[in-house]
Amino acid sequence: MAKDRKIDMVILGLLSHDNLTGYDIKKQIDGSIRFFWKGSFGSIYPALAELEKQGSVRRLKSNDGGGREKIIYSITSQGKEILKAWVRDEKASNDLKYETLMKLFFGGVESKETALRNIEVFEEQIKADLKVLQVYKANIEKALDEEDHVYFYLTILFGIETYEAYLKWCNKARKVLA
Amino acid sequence: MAKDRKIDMVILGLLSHDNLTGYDIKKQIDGSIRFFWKGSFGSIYPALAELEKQGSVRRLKSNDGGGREKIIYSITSQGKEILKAWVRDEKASNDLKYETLMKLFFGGVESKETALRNIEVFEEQIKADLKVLQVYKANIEKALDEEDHVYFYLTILFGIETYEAYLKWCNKARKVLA
DNA sequence: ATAATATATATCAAAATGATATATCTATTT
DNA sequence: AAATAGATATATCATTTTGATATATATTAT
Repeated sequence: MAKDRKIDMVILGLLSHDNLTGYDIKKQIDGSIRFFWKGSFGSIYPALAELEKQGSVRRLKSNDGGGREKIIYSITSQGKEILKAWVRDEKASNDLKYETLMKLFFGGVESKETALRNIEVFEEQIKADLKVLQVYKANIEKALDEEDHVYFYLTILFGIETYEAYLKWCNKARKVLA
Repeated sequence: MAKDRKIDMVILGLLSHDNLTGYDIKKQIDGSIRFFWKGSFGSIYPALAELEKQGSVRRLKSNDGGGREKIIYSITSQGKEILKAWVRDEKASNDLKYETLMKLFFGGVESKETALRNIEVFEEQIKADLKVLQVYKANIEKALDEEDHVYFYLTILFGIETYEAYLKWCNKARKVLA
């Protein structure tokens, strides 16, 4: 692998919008980008330390004295250059790991009812996520004049489009199994 | 994490259909299930060794003597039980890591042309994959009477449904950016 | 006042990736 | 017949990521 830490780009990307703590970064991943990416604390904090060491992010403020420990990071011009180079680079790995589908693929070892139940669980999750996405969409459509929002909007549209396809598939799958 | 190796289930699942070598397993992952899962040699071979040690798979035949080294594995009844228990278990993690989308999400740091180019690259890949899926679909529809094929068929339908949604999104995205 | 939850950083074993090394077998070209 | 290229086959390794856990403070609800 060697020097291809995707989490670095997530961090630099989010910091290009705002100054954030590691915790903030996690929250934003779980919020706005979770429909196409995810990341854990275990990768965020070590990555932040490395990015600081290499000069791509800067420690803006940290409560060393009293109060709660809290480190706010900002992106440096070097970090911004790295981010831009990555955006310009055409190659991109798009991987999905759908355990539901895998359970279904090997569904032959169990009953049809089990397969249907797995589809149902999947469907419920997607429906819940779709509702969240639709709220996001409605909110962002009020603020589409700002350029950065357009890109956010596109990823929301992606989420909605794919999740609706999943729901369509759930219905088809039920019919095929019946 | 501790004791939650997903690759084990991929291996047990594939072995529940056929006796296979590690290399065969990789080929099947890259072939039939790559639209919702992927796996590398680096996880397959160590997992096979562990599964054998715990008695979930059995070494069927290995050319220890002359000729090329080749180890064919088969699933044991214990392995089948583990596989069934996993299929019955409702919880499933469905994660996607779409670098294209991430590049688009942070597209604001670069030009609109870059964003459009990233969409184009994504679209080309999806179109190529969709063609493969359609061939799979046509072939399997001739053999849908066998029960196991139905589950394979469902995953193909999933692939087609989602990939068509991706293409629809590509068109929408272009319009939004224009 | 106290309990529960959210904020915040950090670390770790286990798992997975992607690359590389090694070697044999098969098909094609010269 | 020899050489070359590509497919088959196993194995290992550093790097990256996950998911869990530990620790501690701040905020909110009871």
